[in-house]
Amino acid sequence: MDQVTSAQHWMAQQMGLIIPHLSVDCVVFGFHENQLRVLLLRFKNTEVWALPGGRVYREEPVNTAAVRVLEQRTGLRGLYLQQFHTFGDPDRLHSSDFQAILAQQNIRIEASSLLFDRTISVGYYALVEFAQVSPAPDQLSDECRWWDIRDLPKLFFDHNEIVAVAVRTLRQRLSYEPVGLNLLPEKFTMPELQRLYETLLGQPLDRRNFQKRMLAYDFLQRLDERRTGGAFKAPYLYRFDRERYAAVLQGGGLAFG
Amino acid sequence: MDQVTSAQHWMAQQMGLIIPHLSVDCVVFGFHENQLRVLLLRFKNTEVWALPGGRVYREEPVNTAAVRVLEQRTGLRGLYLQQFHTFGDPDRLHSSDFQAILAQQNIRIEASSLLFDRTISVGYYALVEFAQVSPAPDQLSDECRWWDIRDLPKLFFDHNEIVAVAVRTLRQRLSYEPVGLNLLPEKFTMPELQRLYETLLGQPLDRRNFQKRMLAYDFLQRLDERRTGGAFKAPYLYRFDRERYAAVLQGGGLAFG
DNA sequence: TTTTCAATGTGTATTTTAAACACAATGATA
DNA sequence: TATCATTGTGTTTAAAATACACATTGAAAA
Repeated sequence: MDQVTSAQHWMAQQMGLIIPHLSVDCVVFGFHENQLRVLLLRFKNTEVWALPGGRVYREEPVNTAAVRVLEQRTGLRGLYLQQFHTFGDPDRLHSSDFQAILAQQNIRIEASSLLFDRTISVGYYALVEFAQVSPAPDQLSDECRWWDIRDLPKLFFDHNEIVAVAVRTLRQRLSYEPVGLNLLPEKFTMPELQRLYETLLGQPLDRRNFQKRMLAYDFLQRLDERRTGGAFKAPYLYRFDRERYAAVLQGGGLAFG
Repeated sequence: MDQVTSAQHWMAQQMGLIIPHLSVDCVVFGFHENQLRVLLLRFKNTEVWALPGGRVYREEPVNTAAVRVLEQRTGLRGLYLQQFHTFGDPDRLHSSDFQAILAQQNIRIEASSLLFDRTISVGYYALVEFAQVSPAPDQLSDECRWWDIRDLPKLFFDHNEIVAVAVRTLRQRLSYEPVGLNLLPEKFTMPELQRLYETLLGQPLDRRNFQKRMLAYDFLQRLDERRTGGAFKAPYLYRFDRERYAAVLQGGGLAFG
């Protein structure tokens, strides 16, 4: 089976299995070297970058589709994943862009006419531990890697807007939920946590007040261990105590920011 | 054309015009007699109540579909309307419920097989001025009226959950945006505003502190008029100054709650 | 070995914000 | 005209956020 027929066959098979006009797109956030990053895919034989996304199977919950896409792209299960917005404008797909890509995939336009149709996309964002992820391209892409959020290229279709909305949502949530902790490894230092918050909020924070407030929430557990090896004084390691966090939520309010 | 053929014809025509497997559902909030209310429809010849909703046309933005549905149901344009969540579980539609309804509509099951298919619904909530709304049933319903949020019947499919998520979202937003003002008439008194907040937050608030804080936000304009006619001392009328609100947002933060 | 130094760990004073609280004024009703 | 439930306003107190300073650490340099 040559490449063209193979691609056609794959796509034709997909058509019957999926819900038409619907897709999921995932904004995968990671934190590395004090910068917020997102995972992007580069389409085969092109310089076009896009969010990891995919179709929803006929009998599959939309959330599950997002989980599936993410597992394929990151190798991770059980990610922190949140639906944040659905993008439903008819002009969000520009078929000229799309045709260029499909041509490179050696896929016949007629065979994929349904893919040209208008698509409504449910947007999810995931928070992952950077070091745990093994970026893996899919059938349609050559490359999968992290991009600094401040330096994204022009993305496929409206994916720049999707990222922007995801970032805005993440910042808002940060004000009343410790979402940021999902971006750090299990053990982390207070300065690391602070730098994450500073990056997300886009402003410097007072070291002493930050620590005071974080500890006041009473869901961080200080370990006896310290982060050794780094230059200068070794900071303590902390762990996010999810059980205690649940207890704090039960017992009333919680306010970050 | 008898009723059966007419309904079949209408539905067949709809099939070609709409995007399959996709719908919008609207939670229309109103405030009356110190209670939060939602607009519900009762299906023809049944006691089944449901949210106003509808299909999305092939070339229509999803947001526009929601606006269109709302205009038909409330007679209002330019409503405060927010997308809040997309409901995409395959088992959210129970075809047994659905069949009972369709039978009452005298619609042949075969003719509407696509309608039985799994449907992903984009949820919107609208905030409207109660007195301005003229509830109007659609082709499939006999009745359209307000229901107290605390006393809803068992609704169609997963509409109870949709309402619950909408209420939760509304309460959260109230903490950092004066959404509540969209539920009041143009001119309102401070006690009226306070009762709205108390209802939405589900707790009593101190009258003097409430007024102090609201006025501190600096987007309420006190008029010389007073609400006369009521028993006892006549309270001042206020107006929400949207221009000043925009200015306040520009100039930095804003925190309700 | 000792010194250096950039970063961490901790505490207190100050300001700002939210919460608690009390009395005078009003205007329809009795 | 007396009543009274409600409105209008200010002050006092507590809590939370902010500003700020010095001792400690541990690798690296001298």
